[in-house]
Amino acid sequence: MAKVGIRDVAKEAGVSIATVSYVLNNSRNVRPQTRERVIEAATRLGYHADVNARSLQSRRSYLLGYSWRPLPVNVSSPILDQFIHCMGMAAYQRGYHLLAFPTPSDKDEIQVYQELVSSRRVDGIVLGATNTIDPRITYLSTIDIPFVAFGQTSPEEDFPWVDVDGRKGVRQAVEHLASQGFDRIGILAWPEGSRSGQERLQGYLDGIYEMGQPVREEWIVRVNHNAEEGFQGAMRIMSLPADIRPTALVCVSDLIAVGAMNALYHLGLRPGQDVGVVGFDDMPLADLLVPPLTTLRQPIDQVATLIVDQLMTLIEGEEIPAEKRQISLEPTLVVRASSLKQPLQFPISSTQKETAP
Amino acid sequence: MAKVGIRDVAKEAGVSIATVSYVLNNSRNVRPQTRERVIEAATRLGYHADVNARSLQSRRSYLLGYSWRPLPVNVSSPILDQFIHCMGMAAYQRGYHLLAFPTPSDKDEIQVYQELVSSRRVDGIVLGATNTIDPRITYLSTIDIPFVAFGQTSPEEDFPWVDVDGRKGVRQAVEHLASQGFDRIGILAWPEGSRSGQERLQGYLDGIYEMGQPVREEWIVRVNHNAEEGFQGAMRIMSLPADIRPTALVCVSDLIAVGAMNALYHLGLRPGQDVGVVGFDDMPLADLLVPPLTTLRQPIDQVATLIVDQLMTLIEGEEIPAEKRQISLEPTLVVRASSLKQPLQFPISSTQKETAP
DNA sequence: ACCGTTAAGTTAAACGTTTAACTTTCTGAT
DNA sequence: ATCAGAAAGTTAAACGTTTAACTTAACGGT
Repeated sequence: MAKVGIRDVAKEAGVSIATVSYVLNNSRNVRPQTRERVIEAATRLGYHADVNARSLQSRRSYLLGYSWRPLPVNVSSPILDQFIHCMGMAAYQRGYHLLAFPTPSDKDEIQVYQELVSSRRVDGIVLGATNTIDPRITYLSTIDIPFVAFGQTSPEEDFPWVDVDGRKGVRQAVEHLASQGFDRIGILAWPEGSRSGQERLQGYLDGIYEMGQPVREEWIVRVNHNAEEGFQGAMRIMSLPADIRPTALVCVSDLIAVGAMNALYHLGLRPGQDVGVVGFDDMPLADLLVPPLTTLRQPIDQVATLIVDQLMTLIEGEEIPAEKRQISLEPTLVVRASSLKQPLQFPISSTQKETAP
Repeated sequence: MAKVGIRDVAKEAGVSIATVSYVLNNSRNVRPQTRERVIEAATRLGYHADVNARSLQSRRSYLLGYSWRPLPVNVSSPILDQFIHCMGMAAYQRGYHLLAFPTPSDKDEIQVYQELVSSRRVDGIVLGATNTIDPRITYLSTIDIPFVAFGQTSPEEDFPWVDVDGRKGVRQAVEHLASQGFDRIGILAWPEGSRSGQERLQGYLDGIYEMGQPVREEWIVRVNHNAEEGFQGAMRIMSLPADIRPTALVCVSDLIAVGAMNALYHLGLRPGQDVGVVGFDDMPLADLLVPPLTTLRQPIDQVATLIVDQLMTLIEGEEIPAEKRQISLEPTLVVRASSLKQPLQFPISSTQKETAP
């Protein structure tokens, strides 16, 4: 069975191909009766316009490109699949699809983007977790291609993004720990130079300030984004003399929190009961750790929808309204046992509850 | 700057557009000197053929479709991102890209596939984790579109797939547990009706048989693919009278293993030291659990490469050689503390070692 | 020197749509 | 009844490639 084209539909409905096109895109008035006939013919034949022909004509690929940096081994990207899924959905609702391409090695990174744009493969690009100065952004800004980033970089660079407000989130975490009676709160932060790391740290400082405490340098330890360093960082911070040793740890990522909890066990301390722990990301499994991890959940689906919205606006050739161009969303604190002094509840018993205010 | 097209290159090089095309696709002999000139012009102008025009002409989209079923909440798809990444790479090396589309609700699932094919959006389709009879397979078989599945269904259905041999894997796990001195091994299996579940169970039976033991019905508990049920299943199995209670548990997935380990803690038993536990998947974080989880790792990158290979063959209009049409790969046993009787080593200390024979 | 054959280039016709520009038909105000 | 103007439909020209078919140049064997 040969592929059914617009001509077949036209013949079937007894009209010209232009009319078929007008009906199907409803881009012009057509007599209701004719329209009816065309639609009927199209559905009967199971016609769908060849997207390649349409792309050629309209100079649009109806494709959104999304690339993410390959995950270092053992560093799961807790939200990647969720994010792709949401973006795919959002795109689909607008007649678009998602082109997922792995970021190649830094060397030919730009080249791949160039090719993607210059061959008209994609109409717009979503930039995954950017949080540091990024050559891609500089490049994409110079050429004329719509793009939106998940995450901002430095304040000087001006481009459309959607981000999650780590500062507010961490501040919330600190407040929560304080309200649970943890009075000495330390933080495992990222190394300097990371935008979102700096933000989250700032949230910690906000929280401490609000508690009316002075900031203690010894309670701030910087580690990279993996569990191993979380372990070591926690070991370091918890080896302070007993009288100034923190009673709770805020971690800038769940992965770090996992390492930290391991360190606590190693020192004979029980996360939750003895030392409060909060993470960031709400990765899958966060609720299955022992104890289940209190953490900040990012509103991924919202992020995805907003990004696609912005992108569509740009693709239509319009400007994004100023108030929508750079959006900061708040994460949600998901309270689990790791930040409560109550004795350890086993996580998987069906009676367990979670609260996300 | 207007987009540079093949005409621009032709003019720049002083030849006709046909020659440019011939050079760039090297589909016909061209005098070396001319070819040189064309290539030089093309790179200088930064020319990349408009993929939409090319698609229209060649009736190929150079796109591979991949859809996966949306993840139930809290069920991470441990390998999804890895898989997408590997597939994207493999596709790219062959001049292809990956179209990631979320599987819609069952209702209009088929319809979406229809549209995808009928609008020539994709040249081929990769079917994600199929392990039960799947309407998509039936549909895709009837229409004429290349597709390859990751995972087989029932033996009657004949289509190209790549799978991971769960039977061999689980058997290996049983042997390993036995070699560590665990002599009473139970299994948390999936409900009946799942192809891969049945396979993994068979691997368990193989292992028990090899140990020279009879199979005990009480040691086989069926649960769904989540931690909660893993917890309950383990509670059930471990509540057997002390003299016939298993000393080790094989779990058909890491998620179930996580639940099981929680149950063991709940019962005052230490995973590893008291009761051996093995999972399946090597999800991210498997090595960060307490204790780190022994598990079976799927060779995702190989799977991806093979699938793309098969797909490309089909797209070229050729037959897949019989011996490559249905490929079963072996998983690798990754031994960590959860299956060793040694006292618990804390996982994150930098001295820790993993063995993957 | 001639001619057949091959190599190297060119021309022009697709590919399947969208849409501007044109023609025909209908409508209703005078 | 007439006619302007709108509505409905059609024709044909793009969109930017690939590639079959054709032209011209080059080559070598007799």
